[in-house]
Amino acid sequence: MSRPIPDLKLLRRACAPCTLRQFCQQSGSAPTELERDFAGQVQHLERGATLFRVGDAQGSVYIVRSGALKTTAFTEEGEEHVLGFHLPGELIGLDSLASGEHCVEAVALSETRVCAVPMQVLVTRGATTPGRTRDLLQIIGRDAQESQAHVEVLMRRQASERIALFLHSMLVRCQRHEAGLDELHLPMSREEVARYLGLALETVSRGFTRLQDEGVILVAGRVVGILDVERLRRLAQVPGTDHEPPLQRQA
Amino acid sequence: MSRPIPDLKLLRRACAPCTLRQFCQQSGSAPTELERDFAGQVQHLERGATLFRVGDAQGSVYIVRSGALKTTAFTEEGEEHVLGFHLPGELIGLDSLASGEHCVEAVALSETRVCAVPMQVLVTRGATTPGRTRDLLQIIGRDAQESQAHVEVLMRRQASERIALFLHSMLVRCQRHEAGLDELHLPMSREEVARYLGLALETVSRGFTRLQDEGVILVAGRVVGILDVERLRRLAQVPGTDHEPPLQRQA
DNA sequence: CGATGTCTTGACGCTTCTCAACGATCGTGG
DNA sequence: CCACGATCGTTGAGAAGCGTCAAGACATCG
Repeated sequence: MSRPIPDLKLLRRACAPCTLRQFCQQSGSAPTELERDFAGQVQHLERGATLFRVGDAQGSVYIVRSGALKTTAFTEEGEEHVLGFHLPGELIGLDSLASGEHCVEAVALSETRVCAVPMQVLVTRGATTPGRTRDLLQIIGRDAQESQAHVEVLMRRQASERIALFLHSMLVRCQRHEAGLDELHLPMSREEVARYLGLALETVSRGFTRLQDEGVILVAGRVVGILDVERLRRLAQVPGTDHEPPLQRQA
Repeated sequence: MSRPIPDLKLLRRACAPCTLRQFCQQSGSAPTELERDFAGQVQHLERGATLFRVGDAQGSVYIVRSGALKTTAFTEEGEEHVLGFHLPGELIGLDSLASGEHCVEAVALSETRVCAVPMQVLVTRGATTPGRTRDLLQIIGRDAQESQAHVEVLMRRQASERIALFLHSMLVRCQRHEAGLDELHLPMSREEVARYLGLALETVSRGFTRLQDEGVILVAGRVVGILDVERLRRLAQVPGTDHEPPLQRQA
């Protein structure tokens, strides 16, 4: 157990946006055993590389450190459905909780590094006190809310709403790392966006163009400048920071 | 602690389809403390009654004993989105895991009885051994898969596919209690089905009629006879028991 | 330089949404 | 017992939105 401990300061900073940091940095001061456990388990993935496949045994959950991944499922005819995009700091791999096998596939959208946390570790550490179990459940609950957010997107009937909601959500997620960010570098293709939104890729493309014509965004391939966040938010119809009072619910 | 213990045999039978039975009936023989804990906490709900609202503090999770509920979320303008239907034996209430507050609303679709299990109990018992934590995580994972199933429905672009998938899924869920069942008694209105499928209610109605014209189902209001399960399955495009080999995925 | 993958744009047809009317069922009260 | 209203489900007609097919623009890479 005398392997070299990497620079803890660096490690701490890298872990700042991490969803599992409650589990990693519990002591908060000394180089705990936990931090040593996790530090070495970084995996590198080339663009297009698969992190796990459908049917793979439940091994680890992963935190994205850099790059991005998509999770996908396939219909009977081999059509691909994109279930989610995973950006730095976000969790991926909890889909195996139910059966012990992954039921989705995870693919890197660009060169990507992930931090692997063995399920074994999570479970063992979750089973120490009710407090730690609660933390674990909260993490899982947040992951489930991502999926709920996807449902919310898909329930919108207008393609323009789905697209606005997608862009707004991407912006919010990216702003967690860089406040005030106003330019998105989308790691996924239009087709992947379309397969996430349940639309044809042409519809997504036209939606982007339309938003640009209306002065809301500025499109240059996968780089999307956000010119009018407030209008984007209204188009997406998300509660957000409302300057206008929310409408009353009809009885 | 000398309150009367209800008939354990009856209780066991009533709990047979329950998702939490791993947690209730762990000893499997004697009248354990657990069974006494849960036995008395049955709640009755009239049709239209609310089990919990958005913002309610996380108290319990619930198992449906009889009747049915829907969970709903509301958009900014008060439009209702149905996120799920909950039939006997199924779990409801895990949406509060992330924040400690419910983020959806649960309403009884008919006269309904639920069994309330305090989160406190789940957490405490989850935090005893890794084995119990694993059980707890599995239960939560299954709940998340329900939400995934909803995404799969909403990703279908054809209304007819969504409707077929909905009916097929309802059939499968009901057949868990009564094998060979071929008649659905839907507890929800067409409008609620529509708000679950992301369609207009008229489209749902027309979809039902169309399936009837094609001899797949027989519609009589909320009673739907399933005449051709296999065809329904094919229309829904679910893997199921495939007599035909699944197509190869294109590379 | 051509080949390939990606994104955009156009035209057309089809599905679904919207608005509207009608019929059926059920519970209530006269 | 029947009339009545309310709720719910069905059906129709028209319009709008989206998917499909097709072509072209652009960048990257071998």
